[in-house]
Amino acid sequence: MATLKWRVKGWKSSKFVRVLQTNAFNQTQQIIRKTTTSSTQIPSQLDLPLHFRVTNLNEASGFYISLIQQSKSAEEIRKIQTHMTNHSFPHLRLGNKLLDAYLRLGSLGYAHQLFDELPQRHVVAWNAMISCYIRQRRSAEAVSLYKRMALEGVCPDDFTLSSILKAFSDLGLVFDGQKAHGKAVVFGLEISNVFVGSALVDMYAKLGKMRNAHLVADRVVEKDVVLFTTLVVGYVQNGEDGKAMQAFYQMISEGVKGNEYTFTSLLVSCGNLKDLCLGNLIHGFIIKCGHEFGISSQTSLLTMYSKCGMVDDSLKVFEHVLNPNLVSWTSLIVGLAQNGREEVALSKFCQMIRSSVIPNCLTLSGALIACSSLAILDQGQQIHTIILKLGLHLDKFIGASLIDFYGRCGCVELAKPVYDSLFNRDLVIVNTLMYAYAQNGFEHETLELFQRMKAMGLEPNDVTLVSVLLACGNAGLVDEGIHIFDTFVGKCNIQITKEHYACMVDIYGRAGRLQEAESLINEVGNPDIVLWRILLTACRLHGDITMVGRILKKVAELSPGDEGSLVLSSNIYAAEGNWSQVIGVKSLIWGNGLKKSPAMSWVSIDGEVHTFMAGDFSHPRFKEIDYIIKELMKKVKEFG
DNA sequence: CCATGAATGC
Repeated sequence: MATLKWRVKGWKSSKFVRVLQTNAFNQTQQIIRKTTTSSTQIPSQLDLPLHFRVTNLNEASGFYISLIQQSKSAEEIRKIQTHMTNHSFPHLRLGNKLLDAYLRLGSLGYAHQLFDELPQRHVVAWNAMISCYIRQRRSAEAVSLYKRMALEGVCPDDFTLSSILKAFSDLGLVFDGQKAHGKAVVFGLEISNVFVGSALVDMYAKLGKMRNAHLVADRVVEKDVVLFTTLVVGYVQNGEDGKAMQAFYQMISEGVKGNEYTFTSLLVSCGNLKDLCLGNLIHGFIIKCGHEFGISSQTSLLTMYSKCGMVDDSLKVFEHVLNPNLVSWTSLIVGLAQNGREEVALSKFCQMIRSSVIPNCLTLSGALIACSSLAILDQGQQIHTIILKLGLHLDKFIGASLIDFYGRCGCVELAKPVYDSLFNRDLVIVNTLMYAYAQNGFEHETLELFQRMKAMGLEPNDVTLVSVLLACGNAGLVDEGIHIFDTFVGKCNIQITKEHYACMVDIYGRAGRLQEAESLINEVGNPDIVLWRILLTACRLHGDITMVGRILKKVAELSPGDEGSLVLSSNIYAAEGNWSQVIGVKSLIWGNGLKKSPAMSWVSIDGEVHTFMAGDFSHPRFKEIDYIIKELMKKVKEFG
């Protein structure tokens, strides 16, 4: 026995109702007296005729519908369904309603059972099933239903099309999408129905066909916010931020007002373009339209400000967020970590934990980035513990962040187990470990991993190349480095950056092949100043002063009075005893009013930070430290 | 009776 609470609007206990009972073959009327209404004991086989006197089909349908709508569980719906079936109640509309109720309560099993039992599956029933699968991102099942529907001779309508298109873009089924588009055109829905129009725009955008998306959008007769926003989002996600702004402009010039969705997408563009001016403009629009206290607007605003390098403005926006959620905390923490405000990022991370917001993969990788930059092992390990507790250690972003973090802290032995624990080692994961090896002087391991990449079915990219060249430089493998570099330069999918040139200059330079290093820099269009500094370092290493003057001239063209190069040059001249040149360079330094900014290093021991500066002897244990350093230097010299 | 768009990362 189960209790089903009924509270049906407008029904009184004394009222008599007629339910017209029909089945597929004959229609008979039964007059049933209704005895109770407000709360009724229902046998497991719900037996409505005991309680009802039915006179009118519409009223009975309405009663069933009310029952269905008020049901809180699939079991209740099931009883109503059983009752309807027992009394051969007409199914067409109510069947759809039942189906919809099952789907909303997440009971796909019952829904499917009912769907298969329906004597005639109306297009609405198909739509309800398809849209449910779409909502659950089960695109393949949605598509197979759509195809089955065609086989059963049911024609898709505007609802069907507006749902199913998402599945096509999700699965990359361009051809099916185009066929559906064809149907939309034939039915005239492409231009007359904004739902279909928006869905088409969305599909083409997700398939990367922005030209088609924009063409469809232009054809829709009554354009609304959603249509335009879909278009804007499409441009943003395809990296065409300028076009996104143009679409927005088209939108406001057609008199359509933006909403929070529109502004959040536009702000992503401003961030990508690093266009603070545009960002401020959108900020103005947001205030004007009254969305400034919407949490998504605020989050997007603070992200935009961090991407434009204005972290203080991000912090200001964050202060106005009433109840920061996971996303707003995460955006703030990541923004701070990426803008050199690692300490603040970590303190915000702690605040977030204290306000009992549970971090996710993004938050944790942001916090790890902060720990990486600061190279603080213990705090990062605490975060590692949180990651393990939350069971997020297999996430590839987290994995990469952890490997990178341990690499930067100099603990390759801790990075390797993280790598080993990951199942899917994609290019990024392998690159991260390779870089961890390369920067810690594990040349052999770096190159071995590079060799193994091909067997893993991974195509090396520009990041891989940096690690490989770094390793070759450290291992003194000059010819090997040059060979690998040359084979990569030919490949079209690899962008050679200043980082690679820096590695190559270093490789040549360390090997004493200074001429080749110099001509390589000269080959680079618009060379970075760092390249010349690396060459200067190589000149110092080999005690070669012949090209120092030439280099200084080049540097002066690029960046007059670059203190780093000048200081390096004067050191080279000094080491070779060429004092007149030393004075020449020093006078340049003094003449430009340059001052070498003090170099500082620091180390954190038991939570206390010890800082050291050149010429600073104030540390309480300076003598011990100085002695140990001298001993270490002796040993280093012994080993060459 | 059934359908539209978003903010955070290696």
